[in-house]
Amino acid sequence: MSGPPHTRERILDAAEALFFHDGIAVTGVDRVAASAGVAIVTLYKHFGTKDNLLREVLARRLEAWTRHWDEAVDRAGSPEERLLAVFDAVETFRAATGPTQWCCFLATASERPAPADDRTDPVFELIRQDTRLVTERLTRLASEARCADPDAVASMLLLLYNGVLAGLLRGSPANPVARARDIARLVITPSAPHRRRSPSRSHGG
Amino acid sequence: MSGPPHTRERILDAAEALFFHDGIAVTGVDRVAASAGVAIVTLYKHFGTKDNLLREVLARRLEAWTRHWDEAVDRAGSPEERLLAVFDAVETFRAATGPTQWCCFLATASERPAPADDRTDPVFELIRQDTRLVTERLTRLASEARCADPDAVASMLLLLYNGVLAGLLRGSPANPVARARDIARLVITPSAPHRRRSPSRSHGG
DNA sequence: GTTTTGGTATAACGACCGTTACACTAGGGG
DNA sequence: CCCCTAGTGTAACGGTCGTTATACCAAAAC
Repeated sequence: MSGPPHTRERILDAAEALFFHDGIAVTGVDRVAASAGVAIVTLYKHFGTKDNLLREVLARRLEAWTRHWDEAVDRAGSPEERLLAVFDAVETFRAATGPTQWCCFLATASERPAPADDRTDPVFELIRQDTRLVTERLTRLASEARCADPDAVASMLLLLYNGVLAGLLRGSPANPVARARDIARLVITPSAPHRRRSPSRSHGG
Repeated sequence: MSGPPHTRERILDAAEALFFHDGIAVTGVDRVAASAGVAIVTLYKHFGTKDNLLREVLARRLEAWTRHWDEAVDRAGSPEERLLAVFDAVETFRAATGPTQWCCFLATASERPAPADDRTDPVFELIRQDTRLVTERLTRLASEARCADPDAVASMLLLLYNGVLAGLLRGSPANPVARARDIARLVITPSAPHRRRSPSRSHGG
């Protein structure tokens, strides 16, 4: 415990902070190493490749987010509050971790070419894994909250979740988490105040 | 007007497509020029700098989006539909323009360092301009739709707007526009739920 | 006391990037 | 005619990037 205080973790911390505050492509490996107080060679001994470093950063981040969200759910009282806990978790997770601009996974997706190697690229697989995780958990929590249509509620909450994250990047609206909670309460009402029964407008495809 | 078929526009088209499909930093100027069928020197004669090219791409995009949104609003019938038209405009605007991953302004913000030169950087100014434009228009449309609190409605719709855009990047939920419309209808309930009169069209359509 | 482990410093490589200089061509208008 | 405009091709510049090779060092392990 006393020797090198987790060199690997320090590199991951520095990479996470720089990648998602300044941008991945614009951040050189040398800057990551310097920020971690580590030689470039050490970084390559540990991760071998910048892309692999990014991969491990995202994997660690996904696990941390999962754990953090779980704790927020456990702290909540009612099933409804457990469903809404995702929004508070976003806020506290950002406060607990570094100053990232917004969602690391969406930032990675936005910066990356979206080519044909979608299936084989492990980074894109991480992003899909994040989406899958959020969707499944929201569906489960909506089901436990006795929502009429858990899948529909989950997809609406996922849209609000996306809106909160993009709102953090845009800097607007102010306090997107509180706004999302307000809207979410309208959405998850078990007995929906149906204004009209027509499900939705026609859409292509 | 008749000689070279709008060389400048072709460069802007190519830059917009490549920047926001593959990423800005990862797209070299040579690839933009090649995609436009233009020599690199010509590109630099027109724009002088990659950053300046990005600036003009964003400026043009902002103007096109404004016009497109306006037309969608004009096509809508009721004041409520005029307020909701923003979501349909997103979909048709994407269909009309190139295959961008998602919002060009947010993609630029995500990829860029968010440093201290925030006030002087014209690119960040474009991004803020986009946010200002969307916010003000939503507020005005909410006011015209006789919403009780137009500012609150506008900020909620901005969150949904952000959610749609990020949803396009994430690829989930499916059909975020339809989802956002469903949620928006719950949000924009006017002071009284009376929809007594069918809207009068000010012009033929 | 040598080997192993984990880290460091320096330097270089090939590739690509944004940018510019130079010399050239084709067309249009005075 | 000459000049101006708009665009082309080639080639290079300085810089940065991701990555690797080489040699070195300290402490722990056997």
